Order: sequence, then structure tokens, then C-alpha cells
Amino acid sequence: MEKKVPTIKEIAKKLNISVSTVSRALHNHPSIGLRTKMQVQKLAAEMHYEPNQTAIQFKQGKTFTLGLILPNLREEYFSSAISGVEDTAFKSNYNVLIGQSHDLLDREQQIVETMRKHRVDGVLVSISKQTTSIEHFEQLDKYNIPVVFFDRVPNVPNIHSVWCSLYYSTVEAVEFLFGRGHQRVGYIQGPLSLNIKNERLEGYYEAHKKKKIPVNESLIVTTDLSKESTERAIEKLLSLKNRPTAILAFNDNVALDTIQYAKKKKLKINKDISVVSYANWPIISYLDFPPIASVEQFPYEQGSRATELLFKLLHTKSPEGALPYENIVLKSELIVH
Amino acid sequence: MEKKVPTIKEIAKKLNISVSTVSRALHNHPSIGLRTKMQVQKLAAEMHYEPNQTAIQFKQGKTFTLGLILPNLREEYFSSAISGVEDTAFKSNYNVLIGQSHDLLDREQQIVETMRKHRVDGVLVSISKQTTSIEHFEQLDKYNIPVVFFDRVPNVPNIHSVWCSLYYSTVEAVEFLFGRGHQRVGYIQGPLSLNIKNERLEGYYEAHKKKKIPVNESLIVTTDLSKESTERAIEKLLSLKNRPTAILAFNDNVALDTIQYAKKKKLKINKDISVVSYANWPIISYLDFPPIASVEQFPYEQGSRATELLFKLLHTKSPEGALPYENIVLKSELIVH
DNA sequence: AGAAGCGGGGCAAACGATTGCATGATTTGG
DNA sequence: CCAAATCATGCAATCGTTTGCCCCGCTTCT
Repeated sequence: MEKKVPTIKEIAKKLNISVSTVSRALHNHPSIGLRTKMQVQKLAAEMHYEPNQTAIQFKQGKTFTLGLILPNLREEYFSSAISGVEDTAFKSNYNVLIGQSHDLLDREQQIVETMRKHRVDGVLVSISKQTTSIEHFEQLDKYNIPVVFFDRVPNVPNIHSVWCSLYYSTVEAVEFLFGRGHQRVGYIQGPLSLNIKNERLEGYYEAHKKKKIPVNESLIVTTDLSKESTERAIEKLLSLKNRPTAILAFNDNVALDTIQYAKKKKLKINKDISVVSYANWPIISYLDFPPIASVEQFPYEQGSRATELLFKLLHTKSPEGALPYENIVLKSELIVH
Repeated sequence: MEKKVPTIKEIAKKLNISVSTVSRALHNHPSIGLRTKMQVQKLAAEMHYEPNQTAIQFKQGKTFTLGLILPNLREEYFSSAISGVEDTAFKSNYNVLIGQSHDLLDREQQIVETMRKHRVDGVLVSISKQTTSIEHFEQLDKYNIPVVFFDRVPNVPNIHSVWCSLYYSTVEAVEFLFGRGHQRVGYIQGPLSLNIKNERLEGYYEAHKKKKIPVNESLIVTTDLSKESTERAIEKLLSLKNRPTAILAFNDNVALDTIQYAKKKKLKINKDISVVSYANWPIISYLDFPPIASVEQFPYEQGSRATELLFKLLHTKSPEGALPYENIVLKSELIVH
């Protein structure tokens, strides 16, 4: 009862020729006569022949699959990154296997294992919050599986990476706030354990330097990104005798928690206190008092550029030694709402 | 320079035994002697042998991969569904290949093609808005690839499905509004082309019937889910001489657009007009005037139940004919905020 | 006319693992 | 002590496709 999927063999038998001829005919190999070629292709179409990818994968030792490891899928930010990866991979007929680390190191390690076992051809990864070393990615080298880090990139040498620089936009953002008359700009930073460049902080300092405004260290507070921690951080800022009139929030999540907390404390958003954030969620347009500006990080483009880089590594079979490490840096943009 | 991945062959050679013995030893086959078994397993561990999944897939004609087709990944709702599928699949060592239809029929058809070509073992799908027939899924039957529809399930017979019934919660929701003193409850419905059961509407009617309140058809308006269309719909409601004091919105997106529009028209949310919605986005907790209640549809559980059903179809090799069609219906819940 | 060239196509190995069947060795039963 | 049962292992086919090499027959050149 079950439909048998037609194979090259059956085509060969029906035409009384050898499988190699059929294979070459289907690939338009020059050493096959035109007549034969046409016959084969006609019959193949009639039988709805489709090459068995599994067999090809096996023969060629490739899976035509990329592994994509993300902290989560729930944030719009990462969903956009996925689209960037998928669209690019799709064009080259590659599949994408997605894994969520849920920001846990051991989950991430486990996913790397799984992907290695399933012999993905290459891996794209935005590291988890807990990831401080990249040992677990180094095993992939041994299997000749190239890795491209993107978005959340570990701060270590000798990797391929694509990320979005926040430095200039941060400078711009803080200057923007100064320009609006804010004298004291608080900064709620993310966990310091994140092994990534601290461009937000550098930009924060740079803006002060440019405007010759001394940095007041008590205006810099830290959150582990949980709601409670963010609230403690903002509380610290609000309880200063000279409290800030504007706040630079680590991301939109922190911004939302900040705004919510400030409202609870009867502060008027965008009057008593203004917020600028990173990431630019579409949802903020529904808020009554949204952040007044956001730093856009172009996750879609990061994903597609990272995928392109990975393909480059995949297709350039370096005879000896690997390709030089490539680090692509995109620029973020300050969006004023 | 490149590490060769160890194979069963090499183990055999080193131990001067045949590959079949090695294979069986690794599988704990009873006809292999204990000594040999131990030797093999020890050496395999030392060499870090790992079976070549690609070869196994090829040999067994299975890919241990499930296809998952969703309208998009951006909505938290579907991300949760993914997690439900992934977690369940992971336990059985299956991979998940994800495709986004972007709510377009031809994209969906294309994805089905791709998945068929890549010989996924089974497919899970939440259909696109444009999907009115399931012809393109029927081709999968011919290749013996079972399909389980979930969440957005087409309203046709003879399919396997898992979905969440909105009927009772809708009745409950409307009664809840009546109970709060609302006399006129408007309903903004989604596109009628969606070939799914119209349980929201049925529930809406039932609640009226139970309370012996006649349904005013002009209180029922339609949106294609675009922002503009939703605004036209809500405008229709607001311009009625007896305008509703509460609105049942098709989903959170519609609810947000509704609230935003009502605010623009100087209506006080939760005073002049209250909103109840479906889906229960976490984000709504950040709104100043959120919907006062939501119908939760448990996407994670839908995903995991659908995956379980698919596994059942996969593992029950029905000798003749298929398994009886199974339709699992979960119950939604009304969450009052 | 013999050699060289070439167009067109077939043979068979290879990829890694699984598995039905055969084989040889050892033990057991009668 | 020999037949039969048991145990342990090997042989070889198989999955579908690709590809290096060989071969046959015809043309062309010298």
C-alpha cells in the first residue's frame, strides 16, 4: 500500500542503462549524449523522482544543515535573528537546526553535543549569559565544524564573529539626553559576568568626556536582569539625593521594569525621568510612556551576515590551516521615538 | 591535520574482529561474548567513537527529525509552542526542523516540499491564515509521513489534531463581563477565511443565551488582523449610538490596537470601556491599562501533546491502514488580571 | 593503415552501519 | 563417543548516490 519512492536505480532499469549514466544525466554531465540525457530527465520527471537527500548526505559526508544556538526564542530580538539566518540558509538549500540554551551553560553544552553528533556542517551561536569560556565550542574544531559567534560574542581572541557595535550609538544616546537638558544620566548595566565587550559603559564614559561632564559613579548600577534585581538597581538610583533625570537601560526588558517601578513611585515618565534603551521592541509603541529613544541592533542583519560568513568558511576548503579569523562589526543606530 | 572521526571499521581492525561483531557488541547483542563486548566498548570509549547518525539515518530510512511549521516565530505564543515540541522531541532524541510560513500559503507549501525532500519522519503544523485546504499536506501521506495539526487546526475531517477549545472560556469571559455590569459586549472577530472552528463566536452567543440577553449583531465586527482593519472595526463599534462598554478582542494584538485606538479617542480604559482578550501575553503586565482578563491557550502543552501524538503515529506501524484519527482537545482558561 | 583522439557510456568501489544467514568451536545429552 | 544443541563470530548484502577509471567504436591525422 505504501508508495515506494522512486530511485535512480529504477530509472536505470526502465531505460536499460546504468545508474551512473542516470546520475550523470541528471547532473547534466557533459559526457552523456543529448538523447540519453533527455530521456532520463523526462522519465525522472514523470516518475516524480527526487534524489534521496539522506543518501547524498551520507555519501558526501555533509548534512547541509546549520546549527543555530540561541539563548531563547521568546524575545522578538532573537526571532528576527533566526529569520536572518533562515532566509540566508534557505537560499543555499541549507536547513537550520535550532537550539535554545535558555541562558544556561549546561544546556548550551548539551546542544553543542547534539549538534556535533548530528554532524551539522557549521554552527552559529549567540552565547548564554552563563558562558564565560568557549571550551565546549572548541571540540567542534576537531570535527572540522566551523563556528561563527554572533550578537552575543565572547570576548576572546581567535574566533569568527559578527556583532553590532553599541559604542557610537551609546555616545550618541547619552549626548542626546544631555542635549535635552538632562544633567545626570543614570546607567543600569547588565551582569558583568557576560564575557562580552562592555561597549555601553565605554560609550557612557566617552559621552561624558566629550561634554566634559564628570562621571558620577553612583549613577551606575547593576542588574542581573531579573525583575527584582532591576528594581533594586533603580531604587538605588532614585534614592540618591541628586537623582538622575534620565536613565540608560541595558535593554528593553530592563527599561520596562524601570518604567513600571518609577510609575509605582509616582514619578512622571518623560517628565521627572526619561528612559533610553537598547533593542527597540515593537511592543513599546503600545506603551503610554515608552522610552524616548532606542538603540537598534539589527538582529536580522546580524543573523544573515553571520550565516554568510559561515558559508564562506564552509566553501573555502583551506588546504592547510584555517581561514584567518574574521570579525564583522555592524553599527547600531539610535532611534528617537 | 583534520581529525578523522572514528568508525566501526577502525575499531574492528584494531581488535582484529569483524565489523558486525563490533556493531553487535555496541548494541549489547546477546550473541556476543562478554569478553569481546567489554573490549569493544572499552576501545570505543577510548577512541571517542560515536555512531555516524547520517549513515544510520540512511540505512534505516529515517531521519529522526520532525518538521514543525508555524505561522511565525515572533509571537511569544508560538515560541512557547516550539519549546513544547522541542522538549518532547529531545527526550526521544529527535531533532526539530522549524519552518515559518509567515502566514502565507505558498510559503507553507514550499516548506512542506522542503520537509518532504529532506525526509522528515513526521510533521507538526499550525496552519497559516491563508490556508483553506490541506491538499499540500496530503502529498505527505503518499510518503508515509504522518501529519499532526495543532493549535490552528483546519476544520476538515480525517486528520490528527491537537487544539485548545475556546468555547467554555469564551462563555465564561462574556459572562464575566456581564457579571461586572456590562450590558453590551462587542466582539472583534478575526478573518472568517480561517478554516478553523469559530468557537469564540459560538461561546459569545451561548453566553448571551444563558443570560437571556439578545445578541445585537452590530456589536460583532471583523478585522483581518492588520492594525488599520482593527481600527476600522473598533471605530464601527464606538460609533454605535449604544456603544459597547466592553469588548472581546480576537487576540492580544487586536486588544492592544483596540486599547490604543480607544485611548486616542479619549475613552478611559477599564472605565468607559473594558477589554478581554485571548492569548495572555506576558507583555500586557507592563501596560497602564491592560485587558482585564485573558483566555490562556497553553501553547507549550499543545506543542508537547501534539508531539506525543506524532510519536505514537510514528511508532505504531499499523500493518494495514492508518491509525484512527485522533483529536485531542485541551481546555482554555480564563485568567482574570 | 595504424595510432591517436574523443564521444558516449558502463563497472564497481566507496560512504558507515545493520542484519539474515552461515560457519566453526565448544558443550551437552544420550 | 557421536549427534545435537549452544555459543560466538564472520560473511556479505543492503540502503541510494557519486565518481574514478576503463572500455568500445568511430573519426581523424600522418
